[in-house]
Amino acid sequence: MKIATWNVNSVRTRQERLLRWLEQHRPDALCVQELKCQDAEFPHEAVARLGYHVAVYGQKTYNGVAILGREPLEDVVRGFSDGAGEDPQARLLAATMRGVRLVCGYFPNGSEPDSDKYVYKQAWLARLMSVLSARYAPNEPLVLCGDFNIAADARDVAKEAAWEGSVLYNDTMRAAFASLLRWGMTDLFRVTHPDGGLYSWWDYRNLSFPRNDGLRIDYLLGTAPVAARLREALIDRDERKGDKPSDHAPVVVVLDG
DNA sequence: ATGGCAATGTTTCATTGA
Repeated sequence: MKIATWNVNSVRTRQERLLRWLEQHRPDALCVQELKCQDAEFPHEAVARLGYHVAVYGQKTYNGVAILGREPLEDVVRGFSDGAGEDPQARLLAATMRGVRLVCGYFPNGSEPDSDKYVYKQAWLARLMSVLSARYAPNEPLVLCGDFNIAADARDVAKEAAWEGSVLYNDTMRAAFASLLRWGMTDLFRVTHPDGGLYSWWDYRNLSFPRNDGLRIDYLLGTAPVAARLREALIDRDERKGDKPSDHAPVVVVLDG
């Protein structure tokens, strides 16, 4: 079973790349972030023609997430759905396929350390943690994936000194990421690639991609039943090349069975 | 040390992203 995550940075701008990528890689499930469109504007027909079912939680201009699956998506849940009032930003979507609970997240960026957006990011992370622990158990097959907007450790940052203390890479964010692992999940890509220097995002500016000046901020975390099935993981950095790429590359895991 | 790029709508700039 092949599961992937990709922040496409506008699904309408990236439609042709998305379709080509699906055809070439044929994932069983793909979690997509930053649709930047409402549900009705998602390219439903084109994706269906490739044989994918889709669950969409869209939003105009910003955010928006989707899950594409080669089999029907069951028990779709949009947002936190925790009874505390819905997040006005469409960042979280969950569905089950082939017995695996897929949780697709576009975690907040946070802007600047002293900003309201960073306060929102911290609250969002806390709410995610409580929803995870209240609704799921670490012995169930679950994948939490997406654009985390957190670099987990020094291996995930090309220029560590430049990023230390930023909203993407600081003690608080590293602790939040670690708490997800401590609850009972494994960073699947890291299992098969223990060395640093492999990134999932490169700034459009300053020749960051050819210089490999990047960050690894896109992850697939799996509970133990998922991690036990891990066969391989990769970041498709070729997708970052060429005309009009997303600034994020797709991340892929392959599970036995 | 600074800004660099890209997408969107409020469009000929401002906002946001990371």
